[in-house]
Amino acid sequence: MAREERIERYVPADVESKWAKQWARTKLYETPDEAPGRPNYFFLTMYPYPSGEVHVGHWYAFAPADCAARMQRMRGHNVMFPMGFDAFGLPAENAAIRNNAHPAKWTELNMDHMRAQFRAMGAMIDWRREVVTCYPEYYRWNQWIFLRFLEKGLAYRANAPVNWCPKDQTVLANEQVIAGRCERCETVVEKREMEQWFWRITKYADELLSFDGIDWPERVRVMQTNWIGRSEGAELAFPVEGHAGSEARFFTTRPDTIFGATFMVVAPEHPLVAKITTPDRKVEVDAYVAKARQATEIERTTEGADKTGVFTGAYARNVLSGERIPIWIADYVLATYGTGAIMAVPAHDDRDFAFAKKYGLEIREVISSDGKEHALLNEPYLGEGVMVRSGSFTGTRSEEGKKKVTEEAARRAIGTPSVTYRLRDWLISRQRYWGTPIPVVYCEKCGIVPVPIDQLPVVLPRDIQFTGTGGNPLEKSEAFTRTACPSCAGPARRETDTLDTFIDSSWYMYRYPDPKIDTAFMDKDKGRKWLPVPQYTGGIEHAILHLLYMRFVCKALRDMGELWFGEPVLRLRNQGMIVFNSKKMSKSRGNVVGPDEYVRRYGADTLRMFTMFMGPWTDGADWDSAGMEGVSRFLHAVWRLALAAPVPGEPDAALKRDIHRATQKVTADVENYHFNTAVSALMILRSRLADSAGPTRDEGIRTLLLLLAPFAPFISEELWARRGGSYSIHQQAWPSYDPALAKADEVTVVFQVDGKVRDKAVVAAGTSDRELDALARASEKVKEKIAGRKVVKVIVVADRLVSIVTG
RNA sequence: GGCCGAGUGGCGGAAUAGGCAGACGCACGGGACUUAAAAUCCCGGGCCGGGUAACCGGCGUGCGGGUUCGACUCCCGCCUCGGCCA
Repeated sequence: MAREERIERYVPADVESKWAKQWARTKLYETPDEAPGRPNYFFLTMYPYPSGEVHVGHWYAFAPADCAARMQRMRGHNVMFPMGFDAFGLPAENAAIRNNAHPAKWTELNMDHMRAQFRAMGAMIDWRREVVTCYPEYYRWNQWIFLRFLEKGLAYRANAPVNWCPKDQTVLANEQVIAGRCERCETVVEKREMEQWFWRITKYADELLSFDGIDWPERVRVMQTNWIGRSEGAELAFPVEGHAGSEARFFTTRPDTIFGATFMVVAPEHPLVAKITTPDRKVEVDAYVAKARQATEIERTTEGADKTGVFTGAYARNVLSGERIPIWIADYVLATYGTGAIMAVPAHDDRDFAFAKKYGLEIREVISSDGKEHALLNEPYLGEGVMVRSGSFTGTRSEEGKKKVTEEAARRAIGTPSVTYRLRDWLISRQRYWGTPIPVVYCEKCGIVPVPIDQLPVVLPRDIQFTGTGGNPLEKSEAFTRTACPSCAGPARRETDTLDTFIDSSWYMYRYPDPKIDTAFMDKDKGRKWLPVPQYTGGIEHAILHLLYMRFVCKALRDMGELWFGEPVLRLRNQGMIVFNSKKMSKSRGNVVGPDEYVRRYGADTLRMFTMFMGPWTDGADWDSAGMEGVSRFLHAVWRLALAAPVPGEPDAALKRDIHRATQKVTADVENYHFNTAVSALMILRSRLADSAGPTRDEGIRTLLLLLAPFAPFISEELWARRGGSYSIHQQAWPSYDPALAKADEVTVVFQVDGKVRDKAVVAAGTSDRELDALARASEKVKEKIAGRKVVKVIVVADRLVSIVTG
């Protein structure tokens, strides 16, 4: 450019603080319950735990989601994009112990800091709708839901072996135990027999397996399906010899292998053990049982771990084969799965095989892949095949055999077809302070008595000492625990366990339509305008826990008549995890990358766009700020482009095509969460516009700013205003495009000879096959290559290529 | 061990109804502007070989086979990494 042009420099901090204030003043992001002509759209993204810092992982989760929500808004929807805090939980309590500050205070400070950081991000959050789970006006409804569950038999108290984390001093749900360790602190979890509260999620196991009518990633569906772990088979019972009326019940998915059941194994905790052990085996059995109780579940089930066990001295009758088979106890059978007993078929099961080898028990082939009998097996055969050595069933295929054996067992009244699940009921009580008090009291006379609904909330007492020792601090609060029985008015003691925080997050989305309502857990009239949630985004790490509980609670509330839908979220999209040097970011590892420094150096718009440009959102990424410079340069270049004096010139049809093409690309990419390629399309359009002139250039810059608005809301607002656009760019209509116009009118066609590209030509789009054929044959380079050879075949692909094959 | 996903330049990554591999960026090298720097702009680049050069030849998407006029894309068999489940 010949003329020297003075353009004011782009200073992100100035632009961003100016518009953050302006947006707040004009209430730009307040979403009305309804807006004429603009259909409601609830864009939900998982609310954060108020750890105190918004880190780059949060930016990675929220900035792209905000971008998608903003585009939806510009496309004419009344978009609710709310935020809240998952504010109960252990870290606050642990911090309280460390710093001698109350968890409530710690949480409050953290939330304040994070709200400010969210504002700096430029997310279009309507803070009037904020939901904070540690406030009594919220957790009161946790208590209400608990009582409704109790009333419906969905909540119950039971004595059961539970997962105990010795470090966090609380029980954990199965879902919170990862490879035998506490999900939070990675301490090895112990099994303890304790009386605890459960929610009956297993009642919904089958329904949870169906994802009909909802658009969720395959990955999540598979994970949930595996977690629920439905298996079909039969529940059978073998009588125990010498103990009339006693039988060992067990579940098997392979009734077809029953003739290969050469022994039985029961769990050390199994009630039968004490009863059937013969006197001569008692000492050994008792010692074994005592030892097994000490071992953790990982020690007991880890593959490769040495299988141990002892013989009880008792025998069962394998009813179908008529054989007498020994009953062993072994700790690879867990009391908590199935019935705590199995028929062992060493020829066709890995663990039974290893056990039989070790103790010299018979390994008898009863399923054969080729239908012939084989003498011995060096490894178990796990597949299906033809039944052998199986009495009258010999020759039957195993698929059919499963049915026939089960039928025969039913006829003899020793079994029925049965389905079991890996899924256990959800253990919801925690021995910690910072959570929702479970609203029941224990009365000496009346037993467990629910707190009447009109006495809710049961408020968490504030005057508590956090010493970090001696268990749940709530137990020491006399003021809290001592109470009167709601039923008989006699002396009673309050439950001191609190609810798992996953209960808080299992229904929080129903609160956003009206977070203030104090007559119900949700405002149903308003809820009908927004729910079920059409779009939910969040981290893939919640694939099982949160997302499964959320579906369960929804179905349960529906069955109580509280909701009119059975799936809370219609479309789910997950971002991958953001790691640092291939390790998960966490405070304990000390590798948390803070965004504030980047915001200071480059601005929020740059950081936002960078989180989207790094790579496919669904894949996650290893954090590396190296590429941020490029995004920053792009925004500086947009700034100069938008503020430069108009360049005189003629309308430019080719440029117009590029504008339509970019619009089409950005629209589709954001819709599909391909943010990285959308940013690339914006960059291409910017660079194309830099070399342009005339009215089309002007139109292109306008379009570029509109397309950029969801990605970089601050700079686009500033440039829009400076170019005379009316406030706000975020209230403008999303640019439309004409797919016909976006199509190329000229294409490059390549000419191949024997699979190698030899020449190419630019032709009008839609040039006929005959013309292309002729063009290819006319090419000097092609002629040279086919000289002296015979053309056997010519393939023409319109607008793509001509491929000539010689013989 | 089973299921799912991934493997492409120095780096992040593009491109799959099979049709120009490496878009867009980072880093790098060269140049312009500047007293100098920052900023900006222009040029270069997968690898190997040949040529001063525009260019020419060959090889290239984890490895080995296959289908096809044509394979990053489809099929078979492996290897490595990540996730979930055992």
